[in-house]
Amino acid sequence: MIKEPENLEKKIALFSRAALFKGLSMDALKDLAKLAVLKQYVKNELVFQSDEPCDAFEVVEDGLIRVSRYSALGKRITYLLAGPGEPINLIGPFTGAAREYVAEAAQDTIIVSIVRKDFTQFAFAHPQLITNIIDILGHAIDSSNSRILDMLDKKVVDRLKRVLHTLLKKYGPILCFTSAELAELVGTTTESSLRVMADLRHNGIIETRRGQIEILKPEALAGPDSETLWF
Amino acid sequence: MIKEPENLEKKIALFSRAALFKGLSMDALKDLAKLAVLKQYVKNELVFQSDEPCDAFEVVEDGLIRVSRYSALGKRITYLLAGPGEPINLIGPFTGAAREYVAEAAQDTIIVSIVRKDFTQFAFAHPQLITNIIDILGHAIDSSNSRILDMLDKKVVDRLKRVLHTLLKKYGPILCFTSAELAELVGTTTESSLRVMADLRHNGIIETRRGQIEILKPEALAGPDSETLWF
DNA sequence: CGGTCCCTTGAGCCACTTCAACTCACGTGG
DNA sequence: CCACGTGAGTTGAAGTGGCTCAAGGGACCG
Repeated sequence: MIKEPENLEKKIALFSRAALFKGLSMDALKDLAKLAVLKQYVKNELVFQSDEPCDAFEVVEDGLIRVSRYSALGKRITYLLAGPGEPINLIGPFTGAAREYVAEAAQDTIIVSIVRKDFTQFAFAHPQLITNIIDILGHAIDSSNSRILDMLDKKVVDRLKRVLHTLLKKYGPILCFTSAELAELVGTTTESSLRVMADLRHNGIIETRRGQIEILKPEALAGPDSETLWF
Repeated sequence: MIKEPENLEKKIALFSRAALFKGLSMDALKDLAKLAVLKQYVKNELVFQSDEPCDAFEVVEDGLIRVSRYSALGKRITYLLAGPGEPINLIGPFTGAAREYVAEAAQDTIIVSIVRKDFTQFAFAHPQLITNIIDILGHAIDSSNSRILDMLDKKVVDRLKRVLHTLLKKYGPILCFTSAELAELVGTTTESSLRVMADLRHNGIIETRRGQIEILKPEALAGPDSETLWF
């Protein structure tokens, strides 16, 4: 990780576009931006590690960060994919405690970082931000609970369709993910996800290239309950 | 549901014991208690319903509330069991939005209720409370994500042991739950949980009576990673 | 004394995981 | 430039955990 040259305007622009900061005044965002530092990560670089205490709040400026967790047997699930404007650690800054998650760059990525105490102090002074944070945490909880329900009574095909549908909404019809990465979002094995992908391809719903998926028939992905997940 | 006669002392006592309010001054708790109302629910009565907007913050005073969610196929998972001092809706008061959860009384229960706006106003004035709330939401997220991981690479036996272990820590060795209720915590069918319970019984780890489970060998429940869930 | 809820057990099935083997694409370093 | 290694994709075959369906017994309640 290396530090980027400072650029206040860039940070303010980012904050004003981010859903997390919706409802805050420009003045407030400017104050916050002054506290922020830019950091650069290359693909696959670790942003933070499991069991590492939290000392900064981080928002993606550009790129993509994957936040995931490992099981005892070494399996991994991804529970958050944060793109520009999205925070990768909302809990840590408040508790300061270490957590079980690993964050790594899915692409070359630039991150905006604010020292923990600075961020919480700012947050406590802006109730709207607190509300936004709690709202986002609510979505995270709902999404995880949805995934549990899905694992109870949906087949892998349907779960994968739901994941693709969610990714489509967020990133458009061309997705740069490997089947292994998808499997971690679906909660299955690489082989299974590969097999299902082959089915979808034969049905003309998607096309695949190495490390890339193109969705041809978005309408075939939305199930009866077209609720999307939240990554 | 009927309203209970008011009792300020009772409410203050409850708040001062609750983990949620840890770190707040007695004066603050007294102010908050003045805003609170007691409500009584009989077993199986609904406290709130799915898709119902949130207009009050609620803490269990006495009894037990089960918060759960239904799948499209009518299956149910329980994701929270709230006993005395525990809140049943931390998100709703801040967003006001309707959510997908159902809360019902697992026993006859008394609840302390505070009008939404009163509660959020109080919360914004007390950073420590905000921190506590976010901390609890973090545990909820971690717990849900643990359950997802467990469903990937643990057998029903192990998941059920973990659930029993968690319940043991929270409620002691005598648990008043049916196997169907257990199944909803484990994420499996009633039949499977019943079968596993039979195994544990044959191994002398538990004893069962109608609607009641007694844990005889707690040490047999803690797996290699004795991490408990969070209900 | 009928109804309802809880418990129990059996048998069958099937979606997934697991293990394994092989191809293809890509980049790197000799 | 070729050789090699690694990571992605592909496919087959085998095994199985636990879900489903089914059927019955026992406890508690009105």
